[in-house]
Amino acid sequence: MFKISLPDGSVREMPEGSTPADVAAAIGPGLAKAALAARVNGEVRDITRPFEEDAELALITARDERDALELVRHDFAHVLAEAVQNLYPGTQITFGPATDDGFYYDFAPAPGRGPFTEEDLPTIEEEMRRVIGRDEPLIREVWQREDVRDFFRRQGESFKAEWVMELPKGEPITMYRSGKADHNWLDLCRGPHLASTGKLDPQAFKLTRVSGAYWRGDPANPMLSRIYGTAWLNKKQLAEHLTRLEEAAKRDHRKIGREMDLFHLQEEAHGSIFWHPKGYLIWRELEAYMRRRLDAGGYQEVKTPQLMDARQWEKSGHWGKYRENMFIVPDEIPSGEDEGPVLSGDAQLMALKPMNCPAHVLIFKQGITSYRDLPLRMAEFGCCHRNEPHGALHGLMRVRQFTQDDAHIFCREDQLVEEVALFCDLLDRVYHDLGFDKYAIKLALRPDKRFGSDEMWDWSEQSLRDAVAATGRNTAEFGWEELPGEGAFYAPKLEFHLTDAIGRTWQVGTIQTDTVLPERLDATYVGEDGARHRPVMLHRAILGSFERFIGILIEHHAGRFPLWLAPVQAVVATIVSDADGYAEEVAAKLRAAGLRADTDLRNEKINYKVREHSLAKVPLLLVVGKREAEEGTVAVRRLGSDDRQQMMPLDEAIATFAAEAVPPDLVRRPG
RNA sequence: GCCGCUUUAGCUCAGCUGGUAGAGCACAUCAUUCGUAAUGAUGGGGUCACAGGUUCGAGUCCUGUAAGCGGCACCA
Repeated sequence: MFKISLPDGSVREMPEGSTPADVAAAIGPGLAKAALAARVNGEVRDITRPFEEDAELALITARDERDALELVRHDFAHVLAEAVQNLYPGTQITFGPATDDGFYYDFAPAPGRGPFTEEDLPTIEEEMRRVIGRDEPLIREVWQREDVRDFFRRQGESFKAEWVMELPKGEPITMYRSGKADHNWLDLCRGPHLASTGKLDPQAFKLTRVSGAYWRGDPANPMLSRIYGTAWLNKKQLAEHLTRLEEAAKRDHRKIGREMDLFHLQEEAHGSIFWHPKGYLIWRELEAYMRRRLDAGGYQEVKTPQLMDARQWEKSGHWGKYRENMFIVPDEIPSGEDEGPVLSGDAQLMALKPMNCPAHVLIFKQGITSYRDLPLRMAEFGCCHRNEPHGALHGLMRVRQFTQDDAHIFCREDQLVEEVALFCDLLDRVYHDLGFDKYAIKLALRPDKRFGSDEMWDWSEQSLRDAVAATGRNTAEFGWEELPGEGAFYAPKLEFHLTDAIGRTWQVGTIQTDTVLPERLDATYVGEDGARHRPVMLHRAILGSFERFIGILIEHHAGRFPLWLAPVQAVVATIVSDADGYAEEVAAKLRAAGLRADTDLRNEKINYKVREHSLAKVPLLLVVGKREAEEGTVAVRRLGSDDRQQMMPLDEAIATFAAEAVPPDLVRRPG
């Protein structure tokens, strides 16, 4: 007999060979039906896996949503694999994990069949529902490694056969058998799984897309065909999720950018942005704001060359590692003859800067720097070019020309922790000003391929840890965690991840402790002792790039910018043409008060104008008709406000809006 | 760069098995002066991404190129 302790403190005696399912049945039929899996001594296990000793047991039901979703999604992946092999014999199975909203499974299509396409998905969904409908038991079996390999070899499953031989020693190798006597399907899987496929809700999943994916994530390996699905505990959750996806699609920055006439992209300059007047107004407001914050933070702004001799990039170490992503420009005047050679072949090579750091070091090296000058904070809104892999480009989020809010802080080792902590505070201020309440901080640690000694890395990583601790932000509230292997090749980095209005996260800010580049480019300062010393260089950005950050702002606000950032802050719309003169006067006064205001005097109904400016996401709509013109008032309609309108005397309206439109760093707080 | 899909008017899209291009919105003109999310009429607008090929005939079929989209990989 085993003693099984339950969460309520009670203990049940169960005979050997009994399972958590038996315990559930003993407690009651309702629980037996609801139980999906079991937590045995803290480990999630199959509900039908027998106890091996006395144990603490907690039964997992749909109420334990996190565990239940993970289990269910993993099962859906399993069902997907079985369905695909039923439909398309000869397809090899590989991997199929749960994801944040569902699951995927990677297949190697049968020879001659080619990858799966979206058109295959309905058929596969149907077959999955049949597998679920058959309510096939999922049975865990422990196998010998070689037996698994031989089994899969016989099936022609080379990927699984390869994989099983590399599983860590010491863990039991488990196979899951699904189906009944007449139909058997086996998969190598650590589990756990639900007791049977019938535990899944056949209406709670949807196959969403197909894609290619490299076997084990390595481009040197074959490309597999991946099928993605989203999966939930029930139909209602699935419907809610699909609605969330639609909402996210509505705030897509590319769509809103077109609708609000902010920017466009076109083939002739793919990966670079054409900013339209309204989009560039947002940029200018954001840049002006950042410049004020940096000025107040003791930064000095500089501007450095777009083109530099390739040899400079060799010295910095970027040429060797990133040349294929740099735009190379020959320093040569091409032949004026139409037939003449464009390049002589021995032209001096130059490169468009992919980053600003080496140029900042070159400024630092001009003259002699004393320890008294440190820390020296050098900022640049630096326009950089990187020839990104074409498949990576994405709207404003990943582009080939971008402007970083870059800065480099040259400091002494003993100043480093304080400088990093100051940066964290500045960044915190900026994110809150820009409407983000929540962000996470991660520490990316040394990668396998790197410059510099282990001692240097130990020290750099520890300084960043200490600095975050000094600001008290190394907590769960800030999602603090360390990411092994994620650092840059020359430095560990702190990453700052924003959470937007619909819960997505975006890595934007960063700060990196670099001792390699000052060494390579021989930057020095004169210390108190009169000797030359090596400064530490902090690379840091708060927004990352203006392009991407504005993309994030668009999606975060769904185009409804806070007043100070809105490209058009107010439109004065007339009801009758008799009010035209008054409308012009109102607009002129708004502009005189520093607001970006347009008039709409068109011969259209007010309904039409209200609709149009609402869709254009103009924050303030000032409606004027005969009445307002006579009384010197405006009828104010605020975007997204429930109150239809508010009558205000003109002077009061202007004073109110002018105060509301002040950027957050310029707001005068009372007292 | 890799896998799949897509590319028709400024935008969103329709165009069946090949027979020579359509809608709504937008734009222009006219009428309408109408108090809070679309007033009506008329009109202009397309080398069907680009380059080849098959065919009596190609938006439609085939090949290549480019860009876009969804992923993978990459992201100093």
